[in-house]
Amino acid sequence: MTQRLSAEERRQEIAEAVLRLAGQEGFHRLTTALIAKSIGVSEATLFRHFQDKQDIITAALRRFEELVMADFPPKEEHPLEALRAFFFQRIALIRKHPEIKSLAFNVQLLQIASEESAERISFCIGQMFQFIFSSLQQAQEQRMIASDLPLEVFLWSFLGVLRGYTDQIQAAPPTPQDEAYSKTLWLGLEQLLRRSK
Amino acid sequence: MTQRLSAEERRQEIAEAVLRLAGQEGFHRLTTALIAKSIGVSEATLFRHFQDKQDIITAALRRFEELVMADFPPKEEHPLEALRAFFFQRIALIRKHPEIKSLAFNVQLLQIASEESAERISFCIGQMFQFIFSSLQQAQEQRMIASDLPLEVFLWSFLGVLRGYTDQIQAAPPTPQDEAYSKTLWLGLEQLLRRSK
Amino acid sequence: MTQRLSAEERRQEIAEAVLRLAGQEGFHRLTTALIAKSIGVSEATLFRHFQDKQDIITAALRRFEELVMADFPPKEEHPLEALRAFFFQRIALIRKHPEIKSLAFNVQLLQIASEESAERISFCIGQMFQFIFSSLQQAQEQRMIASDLPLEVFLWSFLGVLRGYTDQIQAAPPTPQDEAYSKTLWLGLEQLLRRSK
Amino acid sequence: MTQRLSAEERRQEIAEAVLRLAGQEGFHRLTTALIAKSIGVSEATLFRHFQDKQDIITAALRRFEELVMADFPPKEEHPLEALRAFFFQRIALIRKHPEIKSLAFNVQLLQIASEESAERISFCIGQMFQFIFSSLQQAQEQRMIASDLPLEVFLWSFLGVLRGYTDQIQAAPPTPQDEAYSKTLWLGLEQLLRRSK
DNA sequence: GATGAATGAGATTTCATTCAT
DNA sequence: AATGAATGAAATCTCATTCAT
Repeated sequence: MTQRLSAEERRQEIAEAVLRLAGQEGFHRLTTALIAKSIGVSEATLFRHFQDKQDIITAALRRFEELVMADFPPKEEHPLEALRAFFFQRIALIRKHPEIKSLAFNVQLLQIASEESAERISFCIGQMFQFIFSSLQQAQEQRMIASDLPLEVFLWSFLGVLRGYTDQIQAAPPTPQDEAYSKTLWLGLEQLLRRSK
Repeated sequence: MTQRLSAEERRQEIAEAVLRLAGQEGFHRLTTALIAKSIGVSEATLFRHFQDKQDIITAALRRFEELVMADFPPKEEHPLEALRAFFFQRIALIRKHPEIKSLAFNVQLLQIASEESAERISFCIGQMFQFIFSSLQQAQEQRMIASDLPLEVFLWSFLGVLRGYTDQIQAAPPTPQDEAYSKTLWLGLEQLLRRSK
Repeated sequence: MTQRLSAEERRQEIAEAVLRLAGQEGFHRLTTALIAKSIGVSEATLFRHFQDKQDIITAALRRFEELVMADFPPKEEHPLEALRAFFFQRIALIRKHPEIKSLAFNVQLLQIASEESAERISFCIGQMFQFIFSSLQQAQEQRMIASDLPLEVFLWSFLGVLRGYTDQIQAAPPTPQDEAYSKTLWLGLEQLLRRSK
Repeated sequence: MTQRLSAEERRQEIAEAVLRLAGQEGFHRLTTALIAKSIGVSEATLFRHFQDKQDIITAALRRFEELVMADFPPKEEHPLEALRAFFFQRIALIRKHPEIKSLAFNVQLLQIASEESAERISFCIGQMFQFIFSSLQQAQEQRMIASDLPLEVFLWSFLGVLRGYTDQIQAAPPTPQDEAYSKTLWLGLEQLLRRSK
């Protein structure tokens, strides 16, 4: 028989398993059988801790939210510094939790979530957009980046680079080369933005 | 009873329905019952035209491939012109086929596809990356964009902007404002790249 | 398109196909799709010539009856001669129509037949038993075989040898060895019966 | 709700139900719905205990094998004694398990079995033939039965009588008359064989 | 006479969920 | 707290049969 855990520990374990499996296996294979098996408990156990599958997904999304919103928004005053901080925070997050990599920007996740849950996530994503958008706006106002180009170009470039890089992060712990590369990348991105002026 | 179509027409219709539904409803709701209902035929009809559900998905992905690879790669010599052409081609494609919007960059789709099918799609995506990458490389060599910044920064910025914009394209036909906006966006992106020099 | 046949020819063709397939493939694979394919017509064609699948089976069983009851019962007066004739008739029949080999004694066939059809076949089998039984009875009365042994022993021995041999007849045309062997077999069986006295 | 059984008991119950139904109803009616209904469980329960229908059939055939190979081959030294033992064992088996009567010699069963399963059964049947054949061979060598007649005549007579009799065994428990008759039958068969000398 | 397209009914299988222990 | 057994509902797939051409 499986080790007995406190209810709270078990809930956590299940939520994390879901996060991991959703990333690894995709949603159509995200069955209660698979979830249970992946942490070595019976399916019935899942339903002792959660009302139904929706409820499990919701818990997983809460966990996702927690991870994604930790230390958000960055404290830095200087807008490009704040973006820089966010950039590296995100990379660090994905390095620590590569399981959420493919979820991080994924709208599909919301399709299997409850309405309420989807709204919460949408709100988080909105917050993130808002933060990036207003940081870039300030940068424009403070003449750090071009003000004759549409803000969306900056917004989507920033997100594109962040996403492009995090998409290729591997499960393995980062090598010094990885660290160096991510720094170079940021510098490149920053230059791109700054030189637009 | 339903209108009778030739086998080929029916296959097409089914494949397109799948493409549409996969975008609209998400994969977990992509049941044979839903597919059949959406085009007003019986489930049995689906299996008259395809071996099994996998086979239906495969046909849908072929159609996707067709759409995505039409007129690819662009003929333009000048690298930034080629990228420009690609940019507008993609926007036009999504405007005409908004149903594939959420698939266009979506890896999830591949999780429900057959191995072979997934490989074909991966190959297409690879082609697209290759095209963008080498266009940007030429632009760098020809001193149109900075050569002291990592190419990935350009690559992901380009993709980020393209994706950011197409993600918000609506099903409705484009207004003159939409047209104007997409042009402005390209000009903005082009400036961003060019000024980096 | 397939060659057009007269209704009667087509009915024959279908009935024979069913007989062949039932032997080769077994009943659970005896689908209308397979029947149609095996003679190169569409399934719809089957239903132009027969009311339903039952009806097709019935026709096949009529054909079976025809084959099995041809020249039955043998004309010979002498009971062992009559049995001998029957023995070789059956072997010749299976050599000519190996497709009915596995049906010849098979009760399973009746489970998929209509009640009426099953009764007709049962009647034929009854006739055959009757013939063998009364031939042996006469042989007993005429002191050709032992009269202190139960007739069933003779009956089942006769049937056992006939069945054992026909079961191993191959589709290929008989070699001279085959012919010789079947004669030896009959002589053996006849001796077995006669010496019991 | 149904009585709860251990997995092993349920598997047994299902396998036996299949054996029973295959005999009673024929294979084309052997649906999972019928199997489930016959033991008063849901269809889903079948698939909790077996991978798929094939797997259920396989289990039934294992059970069949077990029954048929119990106490086989008989220990008796004397070849006709061994055959006698086998003869009565088989009759006792069919009396106890009349459900396997129509399977006992039935090749059709193999057509719905998995390849591996079919091979196992073929092997068992081969063993049985081998046993009967070599017993008769010894009997011939020891001059208990004629050595100028082909062995197959003896083999098939023996099998014919055994089969003929078991085919007509009813589900009801044997009456004293039944017992007496089967003894008479064996004596008759033994005489038939012995007097051939 | 023949067929390609279509389907209702049913067979097999999966999955989230309940229940007794 | 945990689980093994069980299941209803739904998903996938098959098959005999109909219909328009």
